Amino acid sequence: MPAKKPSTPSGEVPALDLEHFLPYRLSVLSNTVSSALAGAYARRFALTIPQWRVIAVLARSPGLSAAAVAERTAMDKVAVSRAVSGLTRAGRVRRLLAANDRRRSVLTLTVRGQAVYRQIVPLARAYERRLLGELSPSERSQFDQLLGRLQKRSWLLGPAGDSRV
Amino acid sequence: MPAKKPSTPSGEVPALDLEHFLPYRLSVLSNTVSSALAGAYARRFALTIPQWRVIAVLARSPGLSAAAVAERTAMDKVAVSRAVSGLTRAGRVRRLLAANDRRRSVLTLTVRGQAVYRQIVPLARAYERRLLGELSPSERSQFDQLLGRLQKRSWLLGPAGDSRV
DNA sequence: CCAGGTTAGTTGCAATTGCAACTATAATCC
DNA sequence: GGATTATAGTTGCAATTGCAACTAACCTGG
Repeated sequence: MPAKKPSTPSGEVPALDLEHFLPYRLSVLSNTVSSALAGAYARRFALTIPQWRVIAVLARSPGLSAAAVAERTAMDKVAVSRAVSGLTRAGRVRRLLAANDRRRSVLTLTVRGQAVYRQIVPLARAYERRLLGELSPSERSQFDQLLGRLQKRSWLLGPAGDSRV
Repeated sequence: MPAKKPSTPSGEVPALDLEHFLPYRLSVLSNTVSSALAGAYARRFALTIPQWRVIAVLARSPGLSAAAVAERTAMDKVAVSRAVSGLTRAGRVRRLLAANDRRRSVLTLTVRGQAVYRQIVPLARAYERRLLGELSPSERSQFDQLLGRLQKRSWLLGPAGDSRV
């Protein structure tokens, strides 16, 4: 009599190879890419990745609060707080208090912060371009789109194995 | 007379938005997915991600050395060493010394280690399946293939901004 | 107008990680 | 075959991170 599922006779679970496991592959690629960039930022600008993210956001949206920056960078508020204090010490970010709500800070890049941004953007773009040079234009937009959908889905899923209410 | 490049008159660099920057997007997705899984492994099995990786590799390839495990998991040897020592303490991995080279260890899962593997695999697969449920079968294989190519390329590239010899 | 609750941001502490130095074993090459 | 170099793995220390507790400011209802 046949088993219900194609598992082996001894009840073994089908093998799982890390090389084909999506979470693993994402993690490896993301680490490779991030450390390549982190190395470059650190060597040339004494900048960490969290700091670079803060700068990138403030360059586009000056005057945000720390909480708003956290939201846009997907960092937690502690990471933002520390990144900002480092950047402030380095004279790259200016922090004021909001006139109407003195808990909230108003963050902007200083001239030096802007200069760092202008220097890094071409580097960051060049790296991205070399990486994406692997793909044809249509593959790129395909990849981009799929990545976005997976991101959205991963947000909805929450913790693994929680068949959530 | 037109400028050579479409940069703004004041020499500004074209804006870079984090949301469209591939390294950032990879990092966010990878973090979301990894912490969902890490939470589940920790809660249910008191297992870290490095430990899970070691188990996954040893389940498929018993008898590897620590260095070989490091290679296959893309972890560094220190991380493997610590993961293995945790697993050994927990009675999930057995470490022997190779007869012909007493520097090298020979790692295998104990029965308990195998049991953990058999319990986790379905969980891991279920999560992956729910995540990939977002994509059609052909999109999945497309994504998989593109991911692989980007991984290979990222290895070749090395540190950003190093126009390497 | 003040008591209780909420929000913004910081700080302290514990756990994780990464790198370099170290130990022990093996291989190489005069 | 003994000194030199290389490899496997561990350990110690410093830097990073994450979480919880904390401070300060604001808001709301009675």
